[in-house]
Amino acid sequence: MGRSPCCDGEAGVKKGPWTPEEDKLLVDYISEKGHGSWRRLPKLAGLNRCGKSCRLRWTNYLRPDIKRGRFDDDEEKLIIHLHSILGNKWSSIATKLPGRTDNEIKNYWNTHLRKKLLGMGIDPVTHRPRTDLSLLAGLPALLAAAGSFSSGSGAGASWVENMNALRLQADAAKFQLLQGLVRALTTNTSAAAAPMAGNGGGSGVQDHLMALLGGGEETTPASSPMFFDGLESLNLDDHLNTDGGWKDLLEQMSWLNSTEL
DNA sequence: AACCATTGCAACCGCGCTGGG
DNA sequence: GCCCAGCGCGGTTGCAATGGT
Repeated sequence: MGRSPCCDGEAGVKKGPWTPEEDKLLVDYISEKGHGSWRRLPKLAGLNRCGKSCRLRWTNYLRPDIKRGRFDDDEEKLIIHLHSILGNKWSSIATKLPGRTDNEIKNYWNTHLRKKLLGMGIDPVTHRPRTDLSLLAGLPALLAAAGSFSSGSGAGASWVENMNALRLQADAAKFQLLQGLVRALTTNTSAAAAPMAGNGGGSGVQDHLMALLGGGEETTPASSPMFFDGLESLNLDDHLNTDGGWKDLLEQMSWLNSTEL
């Protein structure tokens, strides 16, 4: 299917940012005659651009029905919801958001929403709570920093505040991790529909984890020194069909138990 | 005030799909 | 069925604007 890129061979064709004059030529031409063949449009409109560049400029910027400005909360929620269903199908997502272009949505996702979800402990690809080791990656640094503060070397006027801030961050990371475990267990067990020991609908493991979380209250800080007590003994592999990743995870978690905050 | 780092977005690139000859 | 032109899509890059030191 060899097809040379549309702009190859068009020597001297302009690239880069569009000038107001070029915009006007393009808008005037399309308003009067429609875009027709994008390939022929530049010549007909008197533009020294390739057709592809014209199409992009029109669809992403000059089209009269484009809605510019910040995305509101409803649009944000809709994008996240649609992304969880459609993945990176930006053009499909864009059809559900009138006035927004696929490029705009893609940019907004990459610069805002992805980070927002990561900050909430949600994997932006799977839209599920992150249970991967990368969540733990930042903890050693946090804990080390907290340790150096508590050792009192060169403590400044606000070292207590810094210490508390670090503790809160570490707690939050721990809490997110455990929430992820609970959710993963919940979805895994319900999907497998495997009856497990315990009361009613929940498993003993889930109950244990929920108890560690403080009854499942999302706002409960996981600051107890016993936070991870007994996690290793839960033997999650009995309940999860995994490739061993959970064992690695628990090994990584073991040092948390031994680290005094 | 000057420099550097980060962020946000417009534009480009390359690949795959589709339809006509 | 094959070839190719044209288009659309998703990923990536470049750069101006902004913030921090």
